Amino acid sequence: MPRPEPTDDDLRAAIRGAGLRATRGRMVVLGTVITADGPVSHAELAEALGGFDRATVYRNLMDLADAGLLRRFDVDHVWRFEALSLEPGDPRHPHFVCTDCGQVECLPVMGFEVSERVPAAVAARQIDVQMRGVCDDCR
Amino acid sequence: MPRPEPTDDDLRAAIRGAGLRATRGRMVVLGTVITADGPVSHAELAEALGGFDRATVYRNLMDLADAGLLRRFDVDHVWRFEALSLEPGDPRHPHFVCTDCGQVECLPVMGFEVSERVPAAVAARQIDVQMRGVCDDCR
DNA sequence: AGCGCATTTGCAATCGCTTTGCTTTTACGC
DNA sequence: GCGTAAAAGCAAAGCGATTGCAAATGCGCT
Repeated sequence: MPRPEPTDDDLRAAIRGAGLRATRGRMVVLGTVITADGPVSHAELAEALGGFDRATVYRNLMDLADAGLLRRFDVDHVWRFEALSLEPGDPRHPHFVCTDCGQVECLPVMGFEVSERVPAAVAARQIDVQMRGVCDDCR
Repeated sequence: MPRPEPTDDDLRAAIRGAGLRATRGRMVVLGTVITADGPVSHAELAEALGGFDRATVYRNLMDLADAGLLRRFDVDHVWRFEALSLEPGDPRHPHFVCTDCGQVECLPVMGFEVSERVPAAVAARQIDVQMRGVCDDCR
């Protein structure tokens, strides 16, 4: 899931390609999310990027997510963000949430059998899947 | 999902069976959630139960959820609660949460394939699975 | 390269849901 | 009925999310 460090030109192109201004803050936010170990929260990112104001980090996360460069999802009342894969037909992978420590990690995409008694979104796999349990560190 | 009005004895037995004191507040909270049309939030419940302090409603919801009588869901940063079914069956079936209206529905247990790169809890199926998307009513 | 303007940032603050501290009240075992 | 631990009420605090406004800045155009 961690990816190679994108170049400044990569970041600038992606951001401007999404119709946004390629500001320093946005490039740093996007680059940090891309290279992160897993989904990052606003607070984690604001702390890691000491040189930017929290409100700026928040706005940049939201702008990038609205523009389609980041995926935003909700885990226990906290927004988390991760970079969208550049691969075509990016499948939404599940996430595992530790009920003890709150750690969130990405899981590989899993196939699952669908019966006919499920909502259409589930049948079409247009869903985000969260699995909750106790992680290996807390067991 | 809405259920017949439980009797006071039903409520008292359920609460005490879960190891809690069967206070008036808890019986009213549990009874209201059981008969609700769908998952209810703390704020909705506190408003509906005018005679109880908001903090008390909160604590009772949490106590009942911790005791296993209610299930708690996170929908758009708001906790929602619903009564657990008293029917025997696999308690660990997945749930589908609508990201628009917050409606939660039970899904049939699905088999899924597990690769070797997952936490032990996932491999052992000791997880709760939650799927999020737009329900059929909101599509 | 400079200008102008719309957009972004930093600072400060607010918002809404959640949670807690402390004293008084109460459920319930004996 | 008594005693005690748990629960309730009141007041307050906490936390993540979000916003207002003035200053700074990206970028198209000349």
